[in-house]
Amino acid sequence: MPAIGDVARLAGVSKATASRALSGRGYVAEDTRRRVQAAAARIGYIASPDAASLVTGRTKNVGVVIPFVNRWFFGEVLEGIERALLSAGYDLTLYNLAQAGPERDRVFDFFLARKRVDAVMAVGVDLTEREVEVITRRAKPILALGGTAPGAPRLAIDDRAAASLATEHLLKLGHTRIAHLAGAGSGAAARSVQGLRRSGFLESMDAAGLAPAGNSGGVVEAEMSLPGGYAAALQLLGHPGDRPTAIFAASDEVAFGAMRAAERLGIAMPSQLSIVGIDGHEYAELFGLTTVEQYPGEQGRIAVARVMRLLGEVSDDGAPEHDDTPLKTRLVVRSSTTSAPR
Amino acid sequence: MPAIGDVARLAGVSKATASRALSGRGYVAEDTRRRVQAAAARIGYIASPDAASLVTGRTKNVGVVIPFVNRWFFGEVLEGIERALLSAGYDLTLYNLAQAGPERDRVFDFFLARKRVDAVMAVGVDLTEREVEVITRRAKPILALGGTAPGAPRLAIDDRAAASLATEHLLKLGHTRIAHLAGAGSGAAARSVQGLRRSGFLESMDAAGLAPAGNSGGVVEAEMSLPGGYAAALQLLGHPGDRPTAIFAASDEVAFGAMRAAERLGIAMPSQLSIVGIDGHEYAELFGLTTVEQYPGEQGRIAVARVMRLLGEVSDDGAPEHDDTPLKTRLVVRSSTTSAPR
DNA sequence: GTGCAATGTGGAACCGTTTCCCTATGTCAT
DNA sequence: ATGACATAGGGAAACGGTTCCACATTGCAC
Repeated sequence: MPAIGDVARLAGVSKATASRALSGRGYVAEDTRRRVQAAAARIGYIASPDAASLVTGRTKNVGVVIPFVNRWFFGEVLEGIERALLSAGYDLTLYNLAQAGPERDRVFDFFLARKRVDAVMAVGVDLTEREVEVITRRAKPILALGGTAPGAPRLAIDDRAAASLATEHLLKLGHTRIAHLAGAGSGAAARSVQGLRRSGFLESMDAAGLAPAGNSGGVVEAEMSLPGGYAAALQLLGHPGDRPTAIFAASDEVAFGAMRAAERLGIAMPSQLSIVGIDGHEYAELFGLTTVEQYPGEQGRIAVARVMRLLGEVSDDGAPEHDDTPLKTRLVVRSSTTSAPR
Repeated sequence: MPAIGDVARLAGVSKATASRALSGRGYVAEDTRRRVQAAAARIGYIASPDAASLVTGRTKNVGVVIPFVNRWFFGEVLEGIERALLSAGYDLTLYNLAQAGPERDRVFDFFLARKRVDAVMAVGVDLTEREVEVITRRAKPILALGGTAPGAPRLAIDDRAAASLATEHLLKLGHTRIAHLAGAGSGAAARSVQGLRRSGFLESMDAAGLAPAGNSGGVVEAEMSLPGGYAAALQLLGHPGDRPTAIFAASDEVAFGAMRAAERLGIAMPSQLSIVGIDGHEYAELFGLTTVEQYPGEQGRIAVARVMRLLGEVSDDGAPEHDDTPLKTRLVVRSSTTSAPR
């Protein structure tokens, strides 16, 4: 494998000059630069990033911690991040970690804290204070996209507002018997995404002077997946007596599961049951699902841009350092919701 | 940041001994080893992988090239690979690359060929000879999981056999008017996954003395996704006249799309239309889809084990160097298929 | 007692870059 | 003429590990 010394010799310059010529830093005569570049190309020289990292301390690599890759939202975010990172010349090291615990501690202590990454992005993860601290103590930026992150910059939609938007859509249609399929799991904590969506729902109901309706008190916890929504909806809709006329599902995948359950139970949609979700899932249009769209791919790109700023990769002339504007959402009405039956 | 020299000084030994004590290579008195480890722990020493890579030439990192992360199969594989790699102490660098082209060339030349990864895994990618050569020339293992890879070790199910299995299931049920929703895209080449499934179908039909049935010659190309299957199925089932009684879909997601299309067209399932897919998708059970299961998560783990062998990480005592046994598949019959209507 | 292998440790070279510091030249304002 | 400054390039010292080689000690077979 040719090293920079070989290039230098071939071009008749010193290693120092060769390095400057190839990296574009410092003064090099245009003529010399061309000679060096030609030499490098001729012998197929490829710089060793390890050697460079060793001295510069920067790796051109960011670590992404994500609990799932196979849920639509997370997959989209990941794709968005990957693309943006790649075009910024960065590599992406993936850590697929679900629950906090010894496994995650190991990753933070032995992988992320090592000098392999310049920054950490946590997607939909509820970070502990210790985790944030492990990274920041190493003077590395850490950015959360969704989830929670005590003491770290965070990018997210306004989950509470999104839930209210969905709920108020149902209220405007005249529904009074509305249930919520809430996200279960570690994220059941109040400040988590699932918790915020739940409180948005409850607030809007409260403001309308209504209580959640249906079996199990009108709020049933569902794993944030299609089968999770299916199971929860079966439970919610099981008793024909006090059946709600509308459901606000914590995610589109949960909503799809609920639609499937309604179909199985022979409940006509949307005439007997309206359903609204959150996400803007790829399949929402095909299944006619009314939803509060968010744009995970774009969120990934925005998050990367923010990290690049934190890394000083872009001149942040005048860009507000602390931009806490929530990410974009939009209600899209389709055929899964209609006026309340009378 | 403490370096190994600091540890050595604190433990009263040389850098050489400290290195040996921490890595476990070479002779170190048990007593000394403990002293060094205690010193390292005390000052929170973390070894720099870059420095180590520089001299050893190994990075403990493998690159994974994958065209999608948001299709079920690929997401599962990725999760399986990630888990296995992590527990082998390796990092995973993700390259989400769809079509061959300049973008992919750039990644192979400027990222993968660089010394950042010890090996490359290509999942469901049709690699060019040049791409394989770029990696192998650097004396790095490259392993394909699915897709095609001229001159590289490859792990895959027997796609042709899986397609035959699905088709023969329909034939045994007495269907004679059978159509195929074939995978479209770059993978339409004969040796690709989609191509192999198509020929498996055609062979079985041929062996039964039947021709594909339905609109558009009984074989319609579909993008390998739910909306893709939906669109293709609408086209296939559009003309009530020569409608097939059964469909073999190239993947479960395509099958789901077809089911949705049938529903939209008011075609009763399975009485008027049977559908079988390939994959063993997470949702198959819920939707009652008959399918030829494969096990992508496990495939990922197997692929990692293979790569570890190629990297000499495990003693491959007696293990067959060239194991070309296809990966496991299994037909699972559910409610989406039934006897042909008469 | 000698020879040899196994064990234990340190010094120093090395991996492949970047960057600091120093020197040299040309240009331009004073 | 004299600085000041921008441009250009070289030598050498990092960066933080691993490993080669040399040397010392010990145990054991002969």
